[in-house]
Amino acid sequence: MASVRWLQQEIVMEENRAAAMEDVFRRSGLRVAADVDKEKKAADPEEIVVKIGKKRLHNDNNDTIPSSPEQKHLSSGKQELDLTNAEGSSLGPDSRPSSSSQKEQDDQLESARAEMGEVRQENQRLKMYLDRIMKDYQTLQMQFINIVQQESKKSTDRSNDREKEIEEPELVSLRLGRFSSDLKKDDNKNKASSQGKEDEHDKEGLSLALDCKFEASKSDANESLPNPSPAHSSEEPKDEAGETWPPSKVLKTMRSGDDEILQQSQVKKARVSVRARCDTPNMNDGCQWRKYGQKIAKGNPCPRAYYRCTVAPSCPVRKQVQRCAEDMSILITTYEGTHNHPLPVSATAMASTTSAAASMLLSGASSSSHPGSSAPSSTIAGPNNLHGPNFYLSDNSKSKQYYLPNSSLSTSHPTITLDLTTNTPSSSSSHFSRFTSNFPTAPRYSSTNLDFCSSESSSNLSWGNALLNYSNRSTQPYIKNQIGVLNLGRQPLENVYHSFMQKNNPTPPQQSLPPDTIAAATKAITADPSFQSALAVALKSIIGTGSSGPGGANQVSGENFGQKLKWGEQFPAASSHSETVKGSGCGSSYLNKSSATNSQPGSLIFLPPSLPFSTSKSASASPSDNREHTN
DNA sequence: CGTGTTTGACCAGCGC
DNA sequence: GCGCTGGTCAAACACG
Repeated sequence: MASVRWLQQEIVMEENRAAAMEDVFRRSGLRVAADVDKEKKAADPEEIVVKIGKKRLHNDNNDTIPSSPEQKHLSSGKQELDLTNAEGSSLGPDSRPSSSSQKEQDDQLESARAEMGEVRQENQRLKMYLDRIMKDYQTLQMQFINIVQQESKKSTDRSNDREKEIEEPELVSLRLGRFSSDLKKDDNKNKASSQGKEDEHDKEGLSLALDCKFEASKSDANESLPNPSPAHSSEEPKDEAGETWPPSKVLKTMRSGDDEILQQSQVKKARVSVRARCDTPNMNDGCQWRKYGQKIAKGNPCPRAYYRCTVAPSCPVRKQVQRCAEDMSILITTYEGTHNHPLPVSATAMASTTSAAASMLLSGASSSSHPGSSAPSSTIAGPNNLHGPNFYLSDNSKSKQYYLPNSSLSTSHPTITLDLTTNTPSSSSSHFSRFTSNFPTAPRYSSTNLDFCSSESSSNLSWGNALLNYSNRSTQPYIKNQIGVLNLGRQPLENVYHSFMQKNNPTPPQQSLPPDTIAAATKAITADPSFQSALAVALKSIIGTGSSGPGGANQVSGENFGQKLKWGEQFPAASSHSETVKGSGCGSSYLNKSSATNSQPGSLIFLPPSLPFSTSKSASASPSDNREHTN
């Protein structure tokens, strides 16, 4: 989270400032309180020695620096004045020179006293400044701790509430890109223990990363976000171990047998697939990609291109780009991995959005860990008109209408699909038929179709609601993993549910959702006191990750977030010069799909190029450029 | 010449 | 074990 990250930076800055101050004190010969404490000079910790003269005659302390002729060693306790000159006569504290120039010495004494007073005042001033810095540091530290604790508490509360309601042994968390390495995908044995670990990790900070880091390092809370990057979010460059998609070879060469690694590899395989209408060969997501392979996948005549992120040499993020077999105008981009490097502003949009989606997916995966269940798959259908916060938990058993590259993938790749293609007129009914299953075998999961499509509602927080809805599933145990509809829009929930149930008669009994459950879910959603907080967390997770500095494109507040979406509505047909998705730290990034070549102008929401998050990327990808040189 | 793409080969996982 | 498929590698090639 950006706030946490900011606090961390502030703390580091304060530390640096304090260290610098101390260093200044030391160099100037002034002894700071810290030094006094360290050296345990309790006997006379504030001794003051004022040396005026070229030669130091009274060496009371090793800390004094003899080289400086005007060195002042200040203290408030015993005061010694060394007023000797170059002759080098040593004078005791009480000694008085018996020279004839008594008056001159008196003058020197007076001046020395005056200077001593000034230095003392300066010392006091510096001490106060140091104290203030230390207080600021402590305050920031406390704020940081509080924020982290609040985040962890929210997550814990949700999990606890859910556990009270059901006995379903699973973990649910709203972690945004940060997943405990201890989190076992389908292991329901270690619920309690994992819960505790999860809390620990939550305290470490949140990040918007596409998926987990290998090691949940306790010390540094990484940003995300950004990251968004996927994540991009401004995913902070973490350790190389944070590689999220190591090749199978690498995985094998890695310390095999390590349970934790295996678990991590499971989690790391989360993917975010983005379906968007794009006539250009590639979508510009702000990152730099290098193509390393191309394959003809089964079931799709269009070749699948493999790209890896080249922003950082060690970046594990990869993506697959493939045209939809049924609709060539639909470009399916699948992201995997977490950027381990700072992302450009234009890239944080996709990163943060995909990371949020991945977080949703992974949180859902952890929350629905039925024994023997396969990897989850979710679809977020983003309509051309993002007016409707309607979210559908659809049945994955439905036949797929579109080809998805992941449909034949291993179930170890939980995939969430962001469907940003054109919505069919009967949106609510088409959602279910459009859903694509990732469970060729025994899907005990019911995949989630978070559908932004709506023909009537006009919410501006579709994406946020989507995340919220998904997140809220953690508090709605009866809904998650079950077929049903969560409609946060205008459509009555029950109606959608019944409509869906009629369309999904062959639904397995275990996935059926009783109507009373729907009502309870609706009531719980509206009455849940954590609802707002969950919304705030979700929005913050999306918005706050793309920290791009002052005026950054992604450092927006929730209001801005809403306003951005409003802008998107206000410029539904604004023709953008770029051909691909433009970066946005919030969920609007995918709404910001532009296309001068888009044959369906009404299918997407266009944002004016002047939008702060609509960075016009020019580094690559001309519309006719086949290279995936997207920046 | 450096960078990125192309493309065939190779490997691993999975199902039969 | 074999075949299929997804995913990756790396040499060859193209481009600026």
